[in-house]
Amino acid sequence: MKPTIKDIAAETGFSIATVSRVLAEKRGSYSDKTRDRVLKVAKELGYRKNTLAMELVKKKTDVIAVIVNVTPTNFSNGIIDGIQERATALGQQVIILYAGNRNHALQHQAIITALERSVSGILLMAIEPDKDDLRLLTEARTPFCFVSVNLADERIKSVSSDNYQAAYQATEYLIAHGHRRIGLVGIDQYHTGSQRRSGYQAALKDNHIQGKASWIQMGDYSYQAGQAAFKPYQQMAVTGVVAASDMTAAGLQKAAQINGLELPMALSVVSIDGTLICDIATPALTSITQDFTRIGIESVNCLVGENATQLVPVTLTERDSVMKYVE
Amino acid sequence: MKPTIKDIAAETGFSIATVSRVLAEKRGSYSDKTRDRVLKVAKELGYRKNTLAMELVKKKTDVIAVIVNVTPTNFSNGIIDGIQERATALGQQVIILYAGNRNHALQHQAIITALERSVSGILLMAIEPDKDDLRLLTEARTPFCFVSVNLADERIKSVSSDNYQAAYQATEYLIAHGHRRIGLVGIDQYHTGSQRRSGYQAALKDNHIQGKASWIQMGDYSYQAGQAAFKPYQQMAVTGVVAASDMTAAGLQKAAQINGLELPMALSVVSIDGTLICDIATPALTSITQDFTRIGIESVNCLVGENATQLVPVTLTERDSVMKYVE
DNA sequence: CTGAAAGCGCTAACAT
DNA sequence: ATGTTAGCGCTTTCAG
Repeated sequence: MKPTIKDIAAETGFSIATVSRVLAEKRGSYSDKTRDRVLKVAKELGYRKNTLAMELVKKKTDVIAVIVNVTPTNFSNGIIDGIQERATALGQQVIILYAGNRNHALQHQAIITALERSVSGILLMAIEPDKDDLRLLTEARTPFCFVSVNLADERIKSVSSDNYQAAYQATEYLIAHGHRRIGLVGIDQYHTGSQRRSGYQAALKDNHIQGKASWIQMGDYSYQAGQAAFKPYQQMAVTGVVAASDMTAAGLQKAAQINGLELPMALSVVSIDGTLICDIATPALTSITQDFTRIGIESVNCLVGENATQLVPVTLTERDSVMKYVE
Repeated sequence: MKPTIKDIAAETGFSIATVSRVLAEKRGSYSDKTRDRVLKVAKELGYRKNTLAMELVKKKTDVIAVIVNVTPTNFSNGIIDGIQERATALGQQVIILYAGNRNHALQHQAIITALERSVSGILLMAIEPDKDDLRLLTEARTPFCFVSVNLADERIKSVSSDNYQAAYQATEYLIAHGHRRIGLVGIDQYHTGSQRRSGYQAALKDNHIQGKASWIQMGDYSYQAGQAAFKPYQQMAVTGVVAASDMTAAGLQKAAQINGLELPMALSVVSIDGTLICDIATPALTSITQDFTRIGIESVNCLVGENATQLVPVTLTERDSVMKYVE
């Protein structure tokens, strides 16, 4: 059996209360001699605190649960790094619960799991909640914050990049390079996708370009979504494309090249993300770069009640995937 | 205050024991009528079970902790998928603890965290343990298994690809394509790296090629490690390279292209991993492909005592990054 | 500075 | 089928 404070108490002759105090470092409530003796015996016995028991009596935990929707793209690592960094600084542990990809049952279950573990806060990453999820979250008294998804509801906390701006800037960049037939590929039907669509459409409109519905190719931010869009784009003679993710951009470029196009001459691409994939792809992808670490950090801030930036700005990173278009 | 079984007991008039029984679905120990009443009140009150309390009294949890070393490459997602899949089938939850990259303090702390939470098992992914880690793990009575690292110690459980074979096959493939000056880039000094080095060296030896120490460029499996190796390789006129990861391979190819080389004519590359990066890179990377999902599944099996495959076989996937070499 | 005692929310004998 | 009771390992008054 694992040793408990009782064993230490028996061994040292102190009461369990005293042992508890030194182990919890309640300073000023025990003498140095007592402390040394307790610590020594604890070490000898190979004592490990039972966090479960502690959390039960304290009725609080120092753990933040991150529930992540596993999108078929690769942006999440940076965010998790940021979360980890800030959480550690605040003395919180981080546990990550994977919820599959757009899997309602798993997603709901993950929220319940987090709630039943009495975590101190819940971060929902790339998650689109349904009514039940939202009810569950609001009824519990656990703080929560959506990450990388902006639900466009003032009452619900979220931290994400400015999706509208991201798409707007990407589209404008292509327009500034002479493109007039501009696609948007890989976005989904949810909040993030819709916001990017709005930004894209606004940029077209502000520049007096009459967009076509077919220029928007829906998808799931994946490499495959990019590949699949190439043929349609070729048929409609699109010259520049805003891709919803680096993965999607890479897929589109690859399909174009396999079909004999010379890039970026025959097709310009701007991706949204700015991960290492941009450097790996050929030509290197010009991107709207998200500040993932910052998003992670701010989301933890949001959770602990500090006022956090809810819309993290994006920046443009020029690489080699866009070429000036001349008729 | 959150409602507890006490509240349900008070409301229904039953004892807490009965409430506990129906909530825990101890079938046969309560009537249908009782169950309906209890469940109804539980729902009305918005009752959520306190997992902490349950785990404390049961002295066991149904959670597997995955401690992951964040390597600067991208192989881990597939493994986690496999772990998740198998764990869910076994009724276990999965929590993931990030331990930074080769950060001894964080790594040790993560093990302690897992132990103090009384998890049912610990999976250590891409982790190189030191003496203290190993002592901690063996002294606790918690099952553990190393994943994607083979410690070459019969007494310590691990599941990984056959690193020796992976490097051997990659090297032989290049030799079969006429290469004689073959590099190995991106490996580290730890077990995985050493095992791959052995396989590489054995393949050279078996084919009567006298290797040079400088053909081996150490690294950390990163994109940057690949980039950094290009110049040295160019100077020593290496014609084929085995890369320790897809990321490293991509970095090497990119550096070569930036320096004006035509690939794969001027340099052939085989990578070890076989992730989507292989398709994104240009030319698409021929790879020794690891079965990540299988590794994840087997590692969970290993934990729960089923006899698991400890060395998961790799396969060769031909793409476009290797060209026949002729003098 | 230390100890005794009362729980945290739940489960598991042991009764009935 | 249900209730009573005794904890799980820890923290925290309240006394002294």
